[in-house]
Amino acid sequence: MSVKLTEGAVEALFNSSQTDTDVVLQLLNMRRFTNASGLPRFRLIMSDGRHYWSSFMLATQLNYLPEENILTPNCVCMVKKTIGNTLKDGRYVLVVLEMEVLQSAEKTGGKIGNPTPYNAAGKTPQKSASRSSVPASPPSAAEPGPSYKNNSSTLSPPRGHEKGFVGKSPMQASPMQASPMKASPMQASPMKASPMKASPMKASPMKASPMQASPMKASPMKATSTSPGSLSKVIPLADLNPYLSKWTIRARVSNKSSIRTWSNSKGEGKLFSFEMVDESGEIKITAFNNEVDKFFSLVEQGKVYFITKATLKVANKQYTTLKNNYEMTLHAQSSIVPCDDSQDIPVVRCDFVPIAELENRDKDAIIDVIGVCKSADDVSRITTKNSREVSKRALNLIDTTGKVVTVTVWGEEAEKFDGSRQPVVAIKGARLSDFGGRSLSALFSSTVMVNPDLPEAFSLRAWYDQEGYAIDSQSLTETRSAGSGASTNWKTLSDVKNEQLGRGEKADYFSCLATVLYIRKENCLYQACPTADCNKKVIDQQTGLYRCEKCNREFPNFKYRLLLSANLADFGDNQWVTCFQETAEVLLGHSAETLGQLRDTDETAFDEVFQKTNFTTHIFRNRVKLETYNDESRVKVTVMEVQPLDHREYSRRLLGNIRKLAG
DNA sequence: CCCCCCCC
Repeated sequence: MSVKLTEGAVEALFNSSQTDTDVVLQLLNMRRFTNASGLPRFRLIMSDGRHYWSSFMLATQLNYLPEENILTPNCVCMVKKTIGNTLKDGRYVLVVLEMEVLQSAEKTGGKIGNPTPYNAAGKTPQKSASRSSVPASPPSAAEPGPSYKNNSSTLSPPRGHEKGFVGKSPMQASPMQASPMKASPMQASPMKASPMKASPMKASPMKASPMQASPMKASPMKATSTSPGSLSKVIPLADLNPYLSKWTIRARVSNKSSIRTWSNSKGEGKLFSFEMVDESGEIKITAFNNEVDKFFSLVEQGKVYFITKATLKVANKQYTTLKNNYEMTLHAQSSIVPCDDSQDIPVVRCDFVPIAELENRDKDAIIDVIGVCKSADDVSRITTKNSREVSKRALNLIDTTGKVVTVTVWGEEAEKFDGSRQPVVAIKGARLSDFGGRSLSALFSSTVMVNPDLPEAFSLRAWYDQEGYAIDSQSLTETRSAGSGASTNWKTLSDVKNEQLGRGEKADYFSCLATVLYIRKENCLYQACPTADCNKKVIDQQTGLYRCEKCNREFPNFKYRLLLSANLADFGDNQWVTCFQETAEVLLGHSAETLGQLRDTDETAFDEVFQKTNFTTHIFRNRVKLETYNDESRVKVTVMEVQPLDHREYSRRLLGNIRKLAG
């Protein structure tokens, strides 16, 4: 007999935290059972010649060994890798992750030695000294069936034994462990859906060393690592597909949305989504309704989780910005378990496009960009076409190509941004626009990172501080008119006609000083769908209900909306313009709701509002565009903003523009 | 099952 069992290996395995074992054991017996998910599992009784122990479980990826009769009782095996795991009911098992049959059962001929049962009771398996602990109820799908209950008395684990995922941490071997979690997005502002990932990056070029710890540099994930409890194989995100029957992923949340509601003809509900990243790739995961309640607070930006049992479907490339053909939807059986041992999982996956290269990319492309924020506009509030108010701020980013691009960030990111110290800004998933030539805009799904802990950021910092700050850069984004992009395109009403504004491919914008001559009262108010963001006119069913065709629903209420037609005049000309809700409310000085009530209850007071508005003078910022209906074209002017004629403010604006012109 | 992604 050429093989020799590793005597004492059973006890050693039980007490060691090593996962790479390379011990020679004999399989005494084996039992097949079916777990809760209906998948076959094999439980093994293994002997080292001195002791045998019956709580070895074969990892599913090795099921072919018994299924193809390679692994049969009495054969001798090299057990190369194991992992300790505590089942839901408290029993401790060793999962065999890698093994090789050294000698067949026939050749071995029978049981080797006279092994006695190994009594694990009262002993503490050292495998629990793991860096990844998981909660008491891991996503177990693979606890053994009742057929093993008879064994459990000898296997009852010691009290206080923590469930452990004993994995090799590749970072452990790395000398460049410079606390990568310092720059973790989640520590910057955990409350935000798409946080500014600030890290304390000082402007020292010395930090630009390529040896700087980067989570991206972590060595590849061990494909054989096993998730807690479920014992299903950890699959790299890039390898996930809908045809895998069972899988676990282990990945970091790189972006998390807030909770959003929807209401349309198919129904209504709420959802949130998040993006996860591992060494291999990334994926988007969405939770609806019940799963929102269940998982929203558990899933934290920057943290690592095991996830099992979710639906994989083909990603709609129209909407996704991630590099994965699939996306995931959580369902009632899905489980998400935090993983504490997470240093080997990257923080974010970026494929930065050099700024100069943006000139050659298509409009609407979703790209990742990184640059030093050379300058930034002040934050400002704008009202969208959909009558939402939002903050915005334009940042001018430069990289080593010497080109500058303007990128607009929104909402809280715009408000909180501090560009005073020329931070490095990286944006994952920005949309390329052709506005002003080439410019970028952050999306809801974008990740904006300020001074991220990425090697690209460190080298950019060094480049900018040493030479970049002084170079004669060129911007891909034309700033309108001479001077700054914020300057106002002042026109008189006759200029608008003489210069044929709005007749180009895109709309033109201009500001004018004008006086209201007349406002049409008729049809200035309509009854609109009460759903937020749906401003569709409702049909009065005369039953006390109002029907919205867009939402395909009836409501007991409606909201009033304004749509004003006004005639404006300046010293040389006049012009009919349209004011929607917000601009109309500013112009009339009352809310649509108030005006609606007034019209229904006090017509004289209603008329008075309009009388008072006539002959008032304001600064109007307008959009002008040629529109064609049934072969008939006319220039349509829409008021975007009504500013009161405050001479102080007016002077201040002019002065500001002059100063900017002067540099 | 969402898919809004804004402004000039």
